[in-house]
Formats: sequence, C-alpha cells, structure tokens
Amino acid sequence: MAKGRPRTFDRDEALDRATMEFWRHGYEATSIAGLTGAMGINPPSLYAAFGDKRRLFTEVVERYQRSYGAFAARALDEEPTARAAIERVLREAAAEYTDPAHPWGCLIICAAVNCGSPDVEAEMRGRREASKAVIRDRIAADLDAGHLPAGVDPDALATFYAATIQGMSTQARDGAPRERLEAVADLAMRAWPSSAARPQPVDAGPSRAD
Amino acid sequence: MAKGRPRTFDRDEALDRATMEFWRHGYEATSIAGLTGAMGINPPSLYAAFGDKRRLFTEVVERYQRSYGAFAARALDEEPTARAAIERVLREAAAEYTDPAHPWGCLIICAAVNCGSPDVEAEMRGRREASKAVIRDRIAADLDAGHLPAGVDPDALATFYAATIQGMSTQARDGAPRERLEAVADLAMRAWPSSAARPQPVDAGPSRAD
DNA sequence: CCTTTTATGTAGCGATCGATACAGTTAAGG
DNA sequence: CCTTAACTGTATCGATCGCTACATAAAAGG
Repeated sequence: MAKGRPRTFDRDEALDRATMEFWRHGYEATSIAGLTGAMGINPPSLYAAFGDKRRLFTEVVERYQRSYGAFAARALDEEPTARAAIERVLREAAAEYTDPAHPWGCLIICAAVNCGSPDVEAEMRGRREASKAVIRDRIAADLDAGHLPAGVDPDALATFYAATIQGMSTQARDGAPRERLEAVADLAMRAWPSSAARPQPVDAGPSRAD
Repeated sequence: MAKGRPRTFDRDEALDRATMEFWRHGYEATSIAGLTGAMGINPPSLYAAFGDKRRLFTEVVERYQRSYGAFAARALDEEPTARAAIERVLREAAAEYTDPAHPWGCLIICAAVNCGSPDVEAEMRGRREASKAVIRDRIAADLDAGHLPAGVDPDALATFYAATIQGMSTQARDGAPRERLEAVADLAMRAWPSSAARPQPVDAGPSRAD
C-alpha cells in the first residue's frame, strides 16, 4: 500500500514524548531541538510527520484531551447528578494532576499561559471555555430537572468549579500532594448550593482512603 | 553629587512599562526588544539601569508585590478575623484581577508558568508559597484564639483559598468579568468551616453593586 | 579649560530559534 | 531491474534571542 520508505519510529510514541515536553515546558518554551531530542528523531522527520510545531502542538492537545483529560467529560456524562459528577471530577483531578507518571497539573491550563502567539493562546482559552460550558450545562440540566434549588446561577457555579480546577492545577504544579488537593476538593464541594441547608461536620483534613 | 551624564528617562516609569510587558507576556515571552520598545530606551540603557533581563524581572516583581499585590497582605493584617480577611482578599482580587487599567490576572501567578529557566520558576513558586503561608498563619492564629472550631486544618484551608485565588487569576485572564469573580469569591466563602453550622440562603448569582 | 564619569545610540556579537535544501536510503509498483 | 515516492541524517538557512563593544554626548570635579 504505502509507497516510499516507511518511517523508522513509532508515531504514537513520538507523540507521547512530545506531549511530555509540551506538558512540562509549555508551547513556546519547548524548542524543536528539545522535541526532536525527546522524540529521538531529526527535524525533517518531525516536519514530515507532524507538519510544524504549531500543528504538532494541536495534535498533542487533542490527543491529551482524549486520554489524560477525558476524565472530566466522562464523569459529567456518567454520574446521575451534577453534584456527584463535579465531586468526581474534582477527586479525579486531584489524582490525575499529581500522578508521578507525568508532569503535574493540566496541559490545557498550563501550556499556553506565557505565549507570544495569540492564536495558540486563543485555542487553549477556547478549550477551557468549552470545558466550563460542559459543567454549566450539566448544572443547568439538574436545575431544570428540579435537582437544584431555584435561584441557583449555573454560570456562577460553573465558573467557581472551573476556577477550583485551575487552582488545583496550579497547586499541583507547585508541588501540592494528592491528599492536599483532595482536601481542596472537599472544601470546594461545601460551596454546593444544597449543602448550605444541612449542617456538615467541620473539616478535619482530607478523608483518608487507606 | 552624581558625576557623569544623567539618564534621560524616568526610571520608575520605565519600570512601569516593563511591568506591563512582563505582566502581559510572561518572563520568557518578553524580549529585550519588546522591553526597550515599551520603555522607550535602547538596550545599553536597560542594562546600565537594571543589570540584565533576569534582575529587571525580579525588580519588577518586587515592585509589583509592593503595589498591585499588596492588597492581600494588607487585608490579612488589618481585618479582625481570618474569615473577614480572606473574604476581603477574594473581593479585592476580583476587582484587581479585572482592572482594565492593566493586564488581567496576577503577575506572580501568571508570569513564569511556561518558563525555560528553573530558577525564575522557583523564585515565583517561592513567592506563591510565601503568600499561602501568610494565609495559613492567619488561619492558625484564629484557630489558636478559638475563633475557629477545633479540628480545622489551616494548611488545607489555606491551600483551598490559595487555589481559589489562582483560579480567579486564570478566569480573569480568560476574560471573566469582575462580577463573575465576585460570585466565585462568594461561593468560596461558603467553604469556611463555621459556615456549615448555620444555613445560608441559596446562591442567587453575584450580588449586584448598582 | 581639561579630566573623569556616566549615559546614549549604533551596530553587531555568538547562540539559538523554527524551519529546510539536499543527498542518500529504503520501500512499493511496474 | 527501474522508476517513483517517501523517510532519514547532515548541514544549514534567515530571523531573533539576550547581551555588549565602541564611539559619542553630557554632566561634575579639578
């Protein structure tokens, strides 16, 4: 089928290596030399297989969303209520953002903060806004179904939990361990509308899972 | 007194211009050409007055903490309780991070996320950790004074509010307006330990100021 | 005046940036 | 076998990076 000389490297593995580089250093601070070094290939192979740095980054980000970043959409889709869904998102984020198997924090949140290229910045901002919209819609659906008190503002609540997730990502980047992020998740869930109506035990640190 | 030729530009104003550049683009993405262009001077004047890019950035950051970033330490010092202090910090952050007079978000949080230089990253992380420690100490002081229920974990609570502030910074960067950040602040305050014991009215969106 | 000291503008340093030209290599189709 | 097409390694390209040498300009001290 394929005519010419076949490539001598595994495309998916090269993408994984590139993902780690972008995840660690961000879009701009990751150089072609750094990428080719990590991927074990030479520049012409990179450009032949992935187009250019910009397109490689987009492919990395889309791949990231389908793997590492899929837990949020999955929880929002599978859990029976918005509250359970968001609680699960926060708990899984605490685990995911501190996983020693890869760089800490979220690539979508971290990788294009200090970016000279406005369109890369805009693309990532668009993805963050899209994720926030999914949260908002899930809350709005529960509100329409009567699972939430009337008067709740889905936009405000979605912004709060989006901000919580982004703050957890920053904390993870700064070295906060999983248990501490889980404590953040617990505290954030106390802002949930219905929870104000029924008293809760005072926070006594993260719930131990062992 | 001063011997040689006096400089023809205002050092403080040049620092302000440099601050805006670093604030907008971050440490690495801000070039010497961009800095000198914004400051209205030539490279030799920059190096004579500020040392190099690294030292100029540190001076910018210290100046930032004494001006734009001083509201947090001020609130934590002036308010009678940790709760009032943190609530004020969040409210002032909502205003500060969305002020149209300067770039959105917090320079300490934003400016060295994608950074090839580990020591710049470490310096900024150190400043974030120091700010979090101030919050923790304020909470611990209230706990010791009996203003908070026993069992409260000052570290967990401080991490939560630090994450909230960092999330608000990211939301501001992404264009969230002040009122939405104030709604985030209101929701975050519902995680305050003592608030769980007394029911609160359900969130009905940001409190209108008009 | 003249010397000393500092700031300024021009012009360019070596290094690195993202991206390629080119020749050589390895496969499939005929 | 021969042509065609694709991939690979070397060796760059022009542009930009942070930074500075150098000559000139403008002040104070003598």
